[in-house]
Amino acid sequence: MKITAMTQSLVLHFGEMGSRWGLNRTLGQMYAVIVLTEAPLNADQISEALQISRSNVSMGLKELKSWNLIKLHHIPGDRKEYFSAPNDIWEIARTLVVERRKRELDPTLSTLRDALMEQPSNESDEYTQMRVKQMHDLMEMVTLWTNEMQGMSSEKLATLLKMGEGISKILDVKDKLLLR
Amino acid sequence: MKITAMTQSLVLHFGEMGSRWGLNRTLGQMYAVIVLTEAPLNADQISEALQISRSNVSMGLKELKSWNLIKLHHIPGDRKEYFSAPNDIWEIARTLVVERRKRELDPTLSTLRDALMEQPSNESDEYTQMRVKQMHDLMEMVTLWTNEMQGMSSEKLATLLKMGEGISKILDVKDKLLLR
DNA sequence: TACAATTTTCACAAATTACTGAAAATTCAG
DNA sequence: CTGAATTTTCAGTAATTTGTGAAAATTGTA
Repeated sequence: MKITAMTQSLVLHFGEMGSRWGLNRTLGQMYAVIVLTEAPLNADQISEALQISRSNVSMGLKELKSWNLIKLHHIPGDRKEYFSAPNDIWEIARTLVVERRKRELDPTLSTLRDALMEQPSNESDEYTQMRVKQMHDLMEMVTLWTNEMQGMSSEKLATLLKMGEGISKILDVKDKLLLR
Repeated sequence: MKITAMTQSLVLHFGEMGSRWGLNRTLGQMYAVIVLTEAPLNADQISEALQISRSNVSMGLKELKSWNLIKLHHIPGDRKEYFSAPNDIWEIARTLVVERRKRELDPTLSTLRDALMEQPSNESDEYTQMRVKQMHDLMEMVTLWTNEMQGMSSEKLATLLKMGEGISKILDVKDKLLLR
């Protein structure tokens, strides 16, 4: 499959960003071409579009599956598997947030909890535990939020995010509001 | 400088997580030991605590500086430079959010804007631009939020984050509220 | 069930990234 | 201004990560 110049340049950019996003170059490129193309693509098309080996595509797809980022399609009379991204960009964003949290926060949260269970053996450890507690509490709050986010509809999420500076004002009158 | 067993295990964990956080192992370890130790540390102490070369510490400190994650101290009568992390964990979080945004979102936002300026040459490009627009708008909203976050005090941020599921309820009555 | 189409795995190679020691540059007390 | 202390740079090497082709495994149809 050949891709347009516009898609090509976007794919290259997402490849460069891929590594900053906890993926890698190829994964970034693969997801870009899948997201930016209307029709679902099969592995050979991706391989050709990005000029990477078929086996690399297979490994990439495996990883994208583990991120829950792609949907699987079958075309009648064709044995190949076809892949697409969700149409709703908010769904993609929600998935990214929760999957990153799983990989970036959850393991640390567990380690921090373990450290809090230990008996501090001296005052240095006491300071350390105080810091650990701060980090733990913060990360737990972030986890709560990402969970909250999972349950929100795309519309609601968009509304919330659009509020921007409004959120600050809302907070100022929160107490009054919650008395209702 | 020797570190306690508790700090040691936390340092190792943060080293492993470092790469997932867009840093690398050494940077994760370095920041962990700085955050978890009460007194500011000099480069030699970090080098000894983590068993890494002095030059590696120098490069790591340079990068932590570029992330605005460390504060510089001088001790009277000592020519060495000493480094510490902010006492306020929320300040660290705010900094991490804005610096990650700079690295992970800003360049993409600019690329997406460029793609939107181009004239679509066929209907495939039209679909692509539609997707680009969705991504662009979402990322712009996230940027707005991170900016908002920068201006918020730690107390306010903590209040907001603690709301958890409350945020959803607030949204339901937002319109009434904003009429004030 | 048999077999061709398709996907996945994996050992090795290629590419990238991180680390070190030595040398250069900078800093600052006297 | 000098020189010792300290920090930074950088070329080379080590370690890690990523990509490939060939072979194995799986799938689905006839």
